[in-house]
Amino acid sequence: MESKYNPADIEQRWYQYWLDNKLFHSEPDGREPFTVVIPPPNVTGVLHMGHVLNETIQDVLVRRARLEGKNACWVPGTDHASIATEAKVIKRLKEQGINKTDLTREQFLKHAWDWTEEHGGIILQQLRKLGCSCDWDRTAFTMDETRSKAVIATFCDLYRKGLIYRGLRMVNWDPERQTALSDEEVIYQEEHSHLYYLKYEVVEQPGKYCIVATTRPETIMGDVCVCINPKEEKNQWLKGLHVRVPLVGREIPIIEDRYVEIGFGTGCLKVTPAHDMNDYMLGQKYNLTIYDTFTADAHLTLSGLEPEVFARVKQYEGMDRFDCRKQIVEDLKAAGLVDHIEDYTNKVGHSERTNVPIEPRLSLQWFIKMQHFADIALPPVMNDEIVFYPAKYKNTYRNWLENIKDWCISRQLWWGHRIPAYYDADLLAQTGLENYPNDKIIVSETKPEGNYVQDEGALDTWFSSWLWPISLFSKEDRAYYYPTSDLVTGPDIIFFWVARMIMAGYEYEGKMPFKHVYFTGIVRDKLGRKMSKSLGNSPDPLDLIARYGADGVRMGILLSAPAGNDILYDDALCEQGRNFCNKIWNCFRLIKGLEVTDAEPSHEDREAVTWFTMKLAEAELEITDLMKKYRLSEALMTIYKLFTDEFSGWYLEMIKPAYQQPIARKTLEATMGFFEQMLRQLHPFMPFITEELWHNLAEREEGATIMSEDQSGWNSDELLAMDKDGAIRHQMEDMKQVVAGVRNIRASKNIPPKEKLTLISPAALSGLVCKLANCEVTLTNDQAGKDAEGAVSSFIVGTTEYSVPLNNFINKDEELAKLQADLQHQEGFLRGVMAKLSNERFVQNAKPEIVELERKKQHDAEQRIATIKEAIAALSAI
RNA sequence: GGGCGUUUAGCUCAGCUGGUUUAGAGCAUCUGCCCUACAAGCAGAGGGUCGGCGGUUCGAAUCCGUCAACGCCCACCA
Repeated sequence: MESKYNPADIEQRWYQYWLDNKLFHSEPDGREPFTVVIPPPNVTGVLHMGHVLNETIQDVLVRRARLEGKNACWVPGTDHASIATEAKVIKRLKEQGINKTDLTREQFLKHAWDWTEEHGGIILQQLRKLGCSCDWDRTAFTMDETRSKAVIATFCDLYRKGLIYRGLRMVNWDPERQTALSDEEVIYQEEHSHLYYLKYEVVEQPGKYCIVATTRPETIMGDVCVCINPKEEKNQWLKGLHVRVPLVGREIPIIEDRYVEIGFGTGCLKVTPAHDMNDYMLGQKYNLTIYDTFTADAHLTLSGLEPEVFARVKQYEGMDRFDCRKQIVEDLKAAGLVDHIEDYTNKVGHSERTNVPIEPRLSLQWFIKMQHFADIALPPVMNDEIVFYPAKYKNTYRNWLENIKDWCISRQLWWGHRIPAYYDADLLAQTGLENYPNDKIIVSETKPEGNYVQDEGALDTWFSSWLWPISLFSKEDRAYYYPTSDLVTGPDIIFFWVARMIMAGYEYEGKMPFKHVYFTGIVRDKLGRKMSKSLGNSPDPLDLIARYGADGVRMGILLSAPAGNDILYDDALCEQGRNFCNKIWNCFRLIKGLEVTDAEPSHEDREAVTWFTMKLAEAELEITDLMKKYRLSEALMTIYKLFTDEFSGWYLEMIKPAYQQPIARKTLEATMGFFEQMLRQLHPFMPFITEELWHNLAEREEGATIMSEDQSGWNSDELLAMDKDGAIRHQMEDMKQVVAGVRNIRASKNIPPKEKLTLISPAALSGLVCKLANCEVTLTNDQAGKDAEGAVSSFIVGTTEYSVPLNNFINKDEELAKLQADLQHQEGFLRGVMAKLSNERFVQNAKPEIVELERKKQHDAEQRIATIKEAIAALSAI
């Protein structure tokens, strides 16, 4: 066996073995289920570090559940990602010289499906490289037949319940993709722009102007009034007057509404109901005319304006909104209608997908009434029926639900589930879509008989995702697997997805969709920057796996990933993971390479085995507790420390026979038992190396796996009870400190490890001390001990002094200085203790056991001080 | 503008309802070692007045107040 662990072929081999033996496949049975549904990655996506974090966590939870004897089922799948995928397809078509507008819906969908089939499997294949133990037989797609049926049925059902309606509303419009978006898909970004102060001439008082501040001068063609706050002193003179829109020439009234904030800008707000959410509300309130001056792709369209107005502004017809802004500002300046321009920073909504500025746009869309869903989804999270980790996201969740707005679910896209609403073709021809009577719309799973046309729109992707935990299972399976156990996802989709799954879960199953939600952090680079393609700071996970092994990468990403905290990724973490694999590998080599004898184990062996039994039991309890709290990185750290420090550093050195000597069979068996037990603890985190070594440790049956192994046989509580008062553990910890003391002296005096030292101790010590510290023990009362008095270097463990005679190695001054420093420290400590104990109020008020403890501290410190003083005296005497 | 969170060793973080030998871990650093499991390693060491100030208490990293810095979420000031 090589001294370096080489993961590549091992990973490949075991993954195939797991697949061949159907070890990830789950069917309902008598065991307790443990269900996880994957947050479906975009079907055309490729694996990035965020996935690595997310999927690793899920795999750890799933594999651990499997080891605990649960029936674990992790359902994988992909999301059709309506808008994102459509954008990609359009881009590719463009590269081939094809415009989307040249294609029919069917032709376009054909291209989209081709693309999906081409790229759809890639990310799922990549998950296998990471070791993800998904039930691949259950792989789903949000647009496959089963899921589509569920989506359409849900739409119809909600429509029948009156929870879905069609309406003409102001929506967030993405002019690039030319579709409506939900509020959640709008990202507000700070933008440095300008506040333009425009001069609106007062009709009744020619030559006098009302100054209006706006960030969007290109919308003035749609101005229908100027609004002031009735309470604003300085604008009182405008009441009841009219102003002329600059360049446009339209005469519009001054209206009054408290909505206008006193003190902002000039207190005069131009109102353009077609192009601003708030203006639209004012428009509704005062029944204002709506002049829609933008096309779907945000170019100016002015032919609908009054003929005389159109005549004045027709040169802007067809211009892009931002070009128009520049031009109109120039023209206004030239006409002397700009009072002044200020620099201004404001927040502009951008489309999450295309990143272009959103255009508020009046359009006919489908909505879900959300109040009902907020009502059913809030309580279970607030009262911890569904537990969030970390809990702080409960606040975020509540805040959103308490201010819920209706969800715009229609998209003007082709790639997605087509809205199952049908219009009578003849009637539609008469009325047009906008005026088509709502009560004549047929919403149905199937196309109605007759001459009907289907709604052109598709549904928001999240309208399918919110059914994910339900739609993945057949009705029978749902009885077993639902509710799922844990959901692992990023907090960025708490509204998009988590909240809505909870809504759908209660609406359709009457139960929570999952019991626990683990919110991961965002993976950043070590400088704290988000990983992004443009920065080039995002490593390719497959490349990392090639370099560090999947287990190494998994450990790397987990190590610094407490729930909810951002993780600052650094290759060094994967390196630590790889190194740990190597450590495990070499431990195995040592154990496997030992010669065996049937002789009985030595006393020291027994001590070591007993001690490590305790250590292991203790660690297992701790890991169980940490896992219950979803503190994965700490659980991993616990087993890591147990393995490297306690097992490799101490235990193996304790039981390791002298060179070319055999080991007692019983000791070896115990050791192999420990090793196997630790492999199992480690397996959820590092599945490959643990499976490999588990198979090498003993003969295993065909098809067997570390996962199928029965966990019983170890009862940590029982083991810990063997050492209830902790005597064994304390004794060994003291022993370790004695060894460390000797090693310390050795290191500081530069005494080579091979040189055997003498250790003077007041009491007999375990043979392990001699073995580990390479020394022989002499009792203080022995002649040798007395002879050496003074010329020693000493140290204290607990209250006991140990010393090592150094003869010619001794540097008196150095030793004295060391002792003096120690003395000072102890005296300082004692002072602190005494300060407490001499404080009457402390003695009176503190709990008795605390006072008792302080007394013990005092006693111990005094004893140590006495010991040190003796040593100083003895040393000074020579 | 509201809300939430964070601030502990060079870095990333533990430290639960205040008291457990005058604050812990991993990584990094420094020193010495290739001692036949492992240099992707071993042994040892150094490193923090727990963001500032004030308060409660016999006792504060831990509770309260306040200030500061950073981060996140939400919100219709043109």
